[in-house]
Amino acid sequence: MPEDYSTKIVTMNYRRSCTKFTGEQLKILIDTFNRKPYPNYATRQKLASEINIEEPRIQIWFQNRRARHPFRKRSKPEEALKSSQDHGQGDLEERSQARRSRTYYNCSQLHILVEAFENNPYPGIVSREQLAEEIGVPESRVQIWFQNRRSRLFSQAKKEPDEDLEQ
DNA sequence: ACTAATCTTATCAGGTACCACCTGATAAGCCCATTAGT
Repeated sequence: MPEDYSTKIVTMNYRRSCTKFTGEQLKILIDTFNRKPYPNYATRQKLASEINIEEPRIQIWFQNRRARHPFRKRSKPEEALKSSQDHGQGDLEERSQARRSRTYYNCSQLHILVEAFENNPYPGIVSREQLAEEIGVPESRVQIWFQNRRSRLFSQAKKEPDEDLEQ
């Protein structure tokens, strides 16, 4: 049936293939999670090189873990977040790299991104990798760029009806 | 079935330019988001 066939093709260059963690990697991840459910960028990078997994995969892993393992509970999430982030005694580098540093796109990079977005606002993994290589930016940043762009396009579309009335 | 990947929405934060706006990065999702690979 053509349905399955086309679905498969779309799927195949749609999603990145699932990362399979080894038991040893999982052990380290879980151990870190239990101490710090909200690792900052420096911590995630350290983990990444320690277990030889790309940092974006680690970020996703923590997001999924927080969603499914309510590492709970007592204090509100805000407090857990606070205590795990700025409470990082020691680690100087963690302070300097609390978040990934902002990515700056130049005009030609933006032009390429915008053009691709107009072609397809939901690029699959293959397209994102190609774009990333073309403009010299990690694929994870391209993905974030598309997410933010879609999001702002949606919220703008919601506001427009009001503004039409204003004129 | 389990869980990595993805999506939308809301918010934080750093820069620019002048205090508000733009936009990249992060977090949550509630009868605990949805989708899909293994």
